[in-house]
Amino acid sequence: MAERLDQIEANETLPRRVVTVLARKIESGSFAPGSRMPTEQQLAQQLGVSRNVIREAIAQLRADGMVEARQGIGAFVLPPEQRSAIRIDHESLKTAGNMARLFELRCLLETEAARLAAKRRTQKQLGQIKRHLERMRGAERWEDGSIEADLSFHRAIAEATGNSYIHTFISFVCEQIRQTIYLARRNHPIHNLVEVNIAEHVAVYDALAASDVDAAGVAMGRHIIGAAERVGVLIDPGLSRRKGR
Amino acid sequence: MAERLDQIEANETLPRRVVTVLARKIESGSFAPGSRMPTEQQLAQQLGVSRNVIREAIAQLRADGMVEARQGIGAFVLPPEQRSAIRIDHESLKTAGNMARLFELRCLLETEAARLAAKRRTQKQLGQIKRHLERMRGAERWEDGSIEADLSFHRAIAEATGNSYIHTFISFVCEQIRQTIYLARRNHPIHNLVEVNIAEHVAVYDALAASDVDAAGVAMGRHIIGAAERVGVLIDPGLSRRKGR
DNA sequence: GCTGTCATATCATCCTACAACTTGTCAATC
DNA sequence: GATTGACAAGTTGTAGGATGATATGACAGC
Repeated sequence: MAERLDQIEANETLPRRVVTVLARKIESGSFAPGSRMPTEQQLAQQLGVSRNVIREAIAQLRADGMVEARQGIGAFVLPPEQRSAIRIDHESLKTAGNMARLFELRCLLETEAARLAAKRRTQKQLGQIKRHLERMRGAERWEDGSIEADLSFHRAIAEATGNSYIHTFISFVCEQIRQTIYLARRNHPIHNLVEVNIAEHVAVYDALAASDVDAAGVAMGRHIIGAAERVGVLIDPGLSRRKGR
Repeated sequence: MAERLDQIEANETLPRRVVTVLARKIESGSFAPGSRMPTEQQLAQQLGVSRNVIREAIAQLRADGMVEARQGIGAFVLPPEQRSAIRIDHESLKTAGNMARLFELRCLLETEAARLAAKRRTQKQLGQIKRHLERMRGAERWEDGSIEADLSFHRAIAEATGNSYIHTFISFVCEQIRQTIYLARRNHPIHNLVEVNIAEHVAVYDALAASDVDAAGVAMGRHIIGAAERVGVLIDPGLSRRKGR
């Protein structure tokens, strides 16, 4: 089997790179909340780019609630509590500690989502979940198709909660984890490092089919903890203490 | 007491308004995932603004993983699963159904966070939580200071989980709820519509002080359900079924 | 059929100019 | 002395033009 070549990606745009520089200064505290940032003209000179590039970058920071621009005065750094968006920095996820914490959040969210889904799912939604499960079964190896089926399985369960915010949050967290693992492995395209454990998925599905709220939560918790371990991350086993209920 | 005048806010910038228009088309499906959007020049003409404004708007959409611009070809709409950020549309929160769903997510997150905090909090963190509680007690009325103390109370608990992602998510959700309530009420500045219930906060604090994981979860769940009811929103009481544990 | 060249379209970046807003200063008026 | 209005300077917000960089398709040559 021929080794697959890495994708060569387009260069990151200048505004994007300016955002990275400025966001780092804001997150690190160099540009403190309440303080005024250098003017657009100054930033353009200091970073050696045109003012348009700076403006595009600042527009992005504004959209995230990181800065507030006031015409005639300048741009001011806002406190982190006023963020308009949640983002996850992929660089920070390269540490095992942060990956474990994100998995912990995922476990928390998906366990509760499975409980809600067990209670609220429709027959149609259950069928959808089952289709994704069958797609996973059909795949002989951990290939992109299986990854997609796994993600779809989780998203379908989140959708069965009937709460679009839960769906959005779970979808986002799963995707950030997937992208981080993908980026970490892109130089070593050995596809069996991340295995799908069908039995765990079946246990989740069976609990949903039986509308067994507790079993669904427990099965999903086990599955997420197992998934974390399979990528080398340990999360707090205390969360599986509920099996005694 | 003189009636407080409403703040007159700065006009929304043109790029921001363009983002709103384009995001609406994307979310509604008019611009379908995979499809190519009108060119920058076309959008500039159609919306009657300069191309710079369009570029700033598209830069924001790109940052959110909503579109992908390919030089020489155009900008393409990406599927929602590939979003780089979570945002909550305040307009959609004006329906009671969506507010209830967001409160449900908040309840889910904060209940579990309280359980984790009960287990992991340090003495210093407990002291911090207590200080916010005392600030709430000191306020005679539901004023901005109390709102801030309440939010800080919740954020301090989320911080005591030792998981920055949990803290980020809870902080964000609380802030979106606060802003929505604030916007809904800005034309009726009657400040006692949202009351703080000290007893509920004390119950949460006591459970944290006692490192009682279950009591912390139950107390926090009650508090969030109570808070939702106080703004006219009912969430699923099934979540309080855990008191039997 | 494959490769190389060219034309066309469109995004990416840069530049210039002016409008709009904010702040501070100073003079005039009460 | 306090208040108001005019003006200058600084900075963001918007518009428009130009050129570079990238992608695609058509066509000719081998």
